[in-house]
Amino acid sequence: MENGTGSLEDDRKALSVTGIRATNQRAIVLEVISRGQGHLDADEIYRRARMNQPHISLSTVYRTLQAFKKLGLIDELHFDEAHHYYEIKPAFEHQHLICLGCGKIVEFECPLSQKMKKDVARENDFEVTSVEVRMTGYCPQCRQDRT
Amino acid sequence: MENGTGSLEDDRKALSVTGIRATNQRAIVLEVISRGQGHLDADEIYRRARMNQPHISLSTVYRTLQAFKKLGLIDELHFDEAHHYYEIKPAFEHQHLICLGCGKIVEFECPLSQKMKKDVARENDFEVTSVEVRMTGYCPQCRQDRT
DNA sequence: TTACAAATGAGAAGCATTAGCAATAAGGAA
DNA sequence: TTCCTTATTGCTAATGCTTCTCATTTGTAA
Ligand SMILES: [Mn+2]
Ligand SMILES: [Mn+2]
Ligand SMILES: [Zn+2]
Ligand SMILES: [Zn+2]
Repeated sequence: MENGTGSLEDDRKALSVTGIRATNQRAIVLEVISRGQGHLDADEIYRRARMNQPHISLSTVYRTLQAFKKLGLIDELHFDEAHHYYEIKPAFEHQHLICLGCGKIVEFECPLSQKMKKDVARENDFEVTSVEVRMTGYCPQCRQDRT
Repeated sequence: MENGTGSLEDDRKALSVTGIRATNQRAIVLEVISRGQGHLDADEIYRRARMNQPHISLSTVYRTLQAFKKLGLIDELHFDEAHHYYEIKPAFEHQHLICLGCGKIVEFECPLSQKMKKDVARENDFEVTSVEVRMTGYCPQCRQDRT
């Protein structure tokens, strides 16, 4: 009946475990973020969620994003200063490289960041909770088009 | 006559060199950012600028910030997602460590970031134009208060 | 099935930033 | 110095993302 992809049911279960109520809206938002190759903003998530659930409201999307963030299900990224982007909390830590020409985002692993983290923590007597490395530049194609 | 601190005159000269018109508003904004220990947002710059020039408008502050950024006189930073912060383009490259408890910002140098930059550029065939490292955590005092 | 708190939808509100436009002032030419 | 041209300003309204409000609906544990 309800478009049984099965995956949505998995999402509901994942939500139940966390202790918050497993609503359709939340299951769909989680599904959209999981499928989408990461790096979706609130409005894009809203647009995709409406395909499954035309009446979902943008407010709910925002609220859900906040809830997921607090639960640690997703990460919030700030590539530009106008939007937030969201991705499923990744299994392996990674950083982002953004093309200023076309907006393409490349993920890369960064083993050095762990060393940096330790160094900085020690030198400043801080407890460091997160390290974010953001690089910008131009991808091969955009570099060519520029000249 | 006009509150001759001398420094403002220096600012005007610095502006003339760049080719844009050296207005009082621009000189004062540059002065405020130079004096302020970096990391001021638009509204704080506006508040401080008004001490010297009560009629300066917030729009002008924003426009000036954009102009300075384009000229490379200042850097724009995104510590939290709600504001931009500005600092004079620093002589030595540095990164930022932000206390989630009290908001304190510590600057640190990061020689490793240059190596990271080269590695990432090579591996992804990108021309990398900027590397930003942002760490968050808790300073000694806030760590204590937390428990 | 019932009861109650949690979550939703719709719209208004908030807030940093930008745009539009008439008035002003900077800087080069005369 | 004075004049002209045009960049820049101040004011206000608009924009765009995000959060808030509140009446209504829904999930969940008895
Ligand atoms: Mn990613
Ligand atoms: Mn700094
Ligand atoms: Zn590109
Ligand atoms: Zn602190």
